[in-house]
Amino acid sequence: MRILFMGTSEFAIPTLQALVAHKFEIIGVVTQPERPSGRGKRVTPTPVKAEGLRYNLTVYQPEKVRHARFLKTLEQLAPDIIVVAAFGQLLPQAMLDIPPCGTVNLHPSLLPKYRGAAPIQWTLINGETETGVTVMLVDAGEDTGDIICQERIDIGLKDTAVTLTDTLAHLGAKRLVRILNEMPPNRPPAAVSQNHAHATHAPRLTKENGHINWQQPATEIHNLVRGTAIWPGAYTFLSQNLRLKILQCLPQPRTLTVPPGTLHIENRQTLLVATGEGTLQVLKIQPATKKEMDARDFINGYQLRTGNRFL
RNA sequence: CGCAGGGUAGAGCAGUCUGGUAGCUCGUCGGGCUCAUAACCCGGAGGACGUGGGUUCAAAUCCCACCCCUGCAA
Repeated sequence: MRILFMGTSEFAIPTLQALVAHKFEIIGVVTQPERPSGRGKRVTPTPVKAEGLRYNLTVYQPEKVRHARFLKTLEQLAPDIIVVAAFGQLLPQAMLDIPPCGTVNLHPSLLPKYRGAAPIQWTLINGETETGVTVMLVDAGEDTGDIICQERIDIGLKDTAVTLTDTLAHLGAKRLVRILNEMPPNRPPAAVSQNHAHATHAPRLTKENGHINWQQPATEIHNLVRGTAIWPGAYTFLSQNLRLKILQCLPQPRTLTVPPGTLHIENRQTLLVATGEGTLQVLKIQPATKKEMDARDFINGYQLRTGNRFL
């Protein structure tokens, strides 16, 4: 079976690796073109491109997959099936019509919930206690296609976007391999349509999504820290120009009778912040232009005292 | 050639503008106090101030080059 793989980010890697490990015939890898990025405007390969080249696979990087030129390339490649994971562009119907066995996508949520670009992040931000992966047939909509199978898992209090992405990527890779192994010949696998009435949307995060509002309950701020861990990070300000990312924290049940955002320091090493409801203990923090550090180092180096405030 | 901050003791930072004995909060080691401590008191060890060159009587500090780290932006 001739498989064309499409993916871009880290999330797609375990699936690509699994396909290689199970000796599927991968006729090519499609990933987004790399663009000048990072400090100094450097150009870095997408994770999928780097991995694809490592396996000596042919890598395609069309500017837009819907452009006629790429569709033509695709026809010549004549894949039996297209496997998609975190690719980053919507696929046009003209493209979906090409592979006889269809186009399957791995999505890190329990569809129809959390359709869109940032399902894992929003799942955490909203404080969900369970999530999962969905393997589905791609249609022209955004994550609206028929569901082939799903697998749910519990979300732990220590889970962040980083750990969940890793867990779901591996879980999904296994599922996908099983589906490919059980494929009927020359037609798409069986699937059932989504209950569109229950759909929710998880749009790409913006930088502003990471801005901490200390009026919120400690648990919600904690969820924000977990959900924005990959990007943009949950941030606040110590002064007008000192921006800080809260990297790790823990909600505490006790209540401080001071305005939200006020710091309470115990024994020069425990950093508590008053919130709208409950208290947030900050464990790891990163001041702008500095490396990640423990709360204790932050307190010592920045000479913090009870009564200082996060803005 | 995107914008910016940084590299000083094991950690986090000040000192650099205005050159003149290496500092702060911790940690660590030793001692003391206490029923007790992540508490408190006393004392000690621990630094080629990122690297190389230059200016100077004198450089962490001023000048030049390079290496490394990070935030923003994408």
